[in-house]
Amino acid sequence: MYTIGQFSRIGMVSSKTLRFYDEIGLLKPAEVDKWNAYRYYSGDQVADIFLINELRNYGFSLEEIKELIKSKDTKKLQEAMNRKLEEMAAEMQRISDVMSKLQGKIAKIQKGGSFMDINNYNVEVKEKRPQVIYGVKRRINMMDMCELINELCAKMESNSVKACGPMHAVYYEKEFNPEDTTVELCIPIVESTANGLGGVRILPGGTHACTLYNGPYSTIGSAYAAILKWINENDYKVINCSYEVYLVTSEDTQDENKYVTEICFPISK
Amino acid sequence: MYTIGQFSRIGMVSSKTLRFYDEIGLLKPAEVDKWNAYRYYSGDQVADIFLINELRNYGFSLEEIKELIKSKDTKKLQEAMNRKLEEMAAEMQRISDVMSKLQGKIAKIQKGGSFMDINNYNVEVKEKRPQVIYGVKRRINMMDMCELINELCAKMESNSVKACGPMHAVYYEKEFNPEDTTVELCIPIVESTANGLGGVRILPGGTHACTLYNGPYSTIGSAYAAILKWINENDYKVINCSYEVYLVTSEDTQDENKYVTEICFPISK
DNA sequence: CATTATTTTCCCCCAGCAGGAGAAATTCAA
DNA sequence: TTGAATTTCTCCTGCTGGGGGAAAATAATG
Repeated sequence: MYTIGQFSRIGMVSSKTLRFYDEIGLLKPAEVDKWNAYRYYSGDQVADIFLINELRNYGFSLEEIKELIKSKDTKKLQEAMNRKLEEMAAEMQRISDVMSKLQGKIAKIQKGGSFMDINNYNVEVKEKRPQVIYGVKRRINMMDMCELINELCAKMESNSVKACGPMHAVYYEKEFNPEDTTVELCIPIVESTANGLGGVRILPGGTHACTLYNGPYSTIGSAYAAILKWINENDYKVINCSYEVYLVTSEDTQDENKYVTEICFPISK
Repeated sequence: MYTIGQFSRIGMVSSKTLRFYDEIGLLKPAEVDKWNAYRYYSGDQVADIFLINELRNYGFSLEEIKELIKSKDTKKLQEAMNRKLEEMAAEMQRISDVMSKLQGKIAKIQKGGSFMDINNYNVEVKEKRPQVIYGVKRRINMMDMCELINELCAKMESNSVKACGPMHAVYYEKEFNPEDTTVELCIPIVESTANGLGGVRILPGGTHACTLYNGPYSTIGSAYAAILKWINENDYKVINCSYEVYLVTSEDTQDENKYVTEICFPISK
């Protein structure tokens, strides 16, 4: 039996941390004195605290560790470790992406560009005609957009639907949250192939405020800012969901900076 | 002037977040109605929120963004961006290190090893003789140990001190915290070169519980666990700071797994 | 005038602890 | 046995970047 102080020295963690682990049920002392509430840890628990430390070093959360310890299953442990490896690889990828974007920005600034330029978008009023579209509507994380694209393509293939225009994405959420938003990915189709198919509807026509955006999707926000500002300043109102039309995409170019996207807001005075 | 809802759609952030930014002083609305406390944002502030979003995408914390926006200094911004790049590179390195450790562990387990084995250390009682040591004592982050080593080497060189044994590290803290611990890095020296030198003292001799640990420093904790368990079970008491003796180090091998370290605890019954 | 939409404040929640207050208990030495 | 020092206890706040939800006030719309 060790007191909390002794055990904290053995386990190389602070006694604060041990109390916390007790509180969250990760590592309860083997015995708690009824009179003074002192915590006492058994010799067996040394292995536990070291397992906890090691898993923490590998990046597991306390919650995950709790599960792993509870199940005491070597196979699950191995699975979890492999999963953690994948997570870390993904994280590396993410950081690397951010780094390259940041590097791009630094280069751009050094070539004399200013940091932000939201005011040179050209907003146009367009009368759009209604379109028959075929699509899938989901609540997703924007990171998973690729999967949605693949899904739509697969469905088109299997139902032999023929596209007659570029892909659109309709955003249903007013407060846009990239990690959980309702989006309808769709494509204009030739009416003749639409017979009795699910997922077909009409994208309403009417007056739209539209602007073109050129660049990677990660910074498309500035175009939204510009167009919404314009709508506000010109006393229009948004009367329906906005959508994006993907004019130049990864299908057409390797360079994200060459992507072209049209943003459309259905409006009225 | 935009209401919080309009501005949140323009800025692609929730109104919650805008209230939060107001609260922490990152982005205060241009105007707050005196009667109903409604927040109103000006057109200029669209650029601000987009700058905030972009910097957040680049991994800056809100605190950092606050500083950058306050100073409005392009040079500082560029410096900060370069610094952030370095930070991200360091983070990538860290993750990569953890990944390789985890991979090593997975391989080890698959070769049939169990996950933890703290019980096969051989703890010995040794009578050690007092040693004259020359060292530097600091409160440091364990990550910066290399710098301390270099410092000691430099001092030895400039004072022409001659070592007569392997390096030691004495740990003064009871509650070991790898990010802030008081450590004395030292080396046994020949008495004759110690005349009038600072940083020289005697490392007391006496009874010690010692064990050898083989492997990288990151998992040395298990050896401490074993030795402390042994001390406890054999009714000894720790009577002074413990220290590590670096028998096989990076000077001798490229493979961390071949490092050998002796851990010594001064004890008495 | 009634209904709906928007905004306000207020409070609790997440991880993973750190730091400190104040009190009670234990241990050590004289 | 007494006093002092140490250990431990519980309870509270704080960090980051907000999310979730409730109740109440206000605005906009028909």
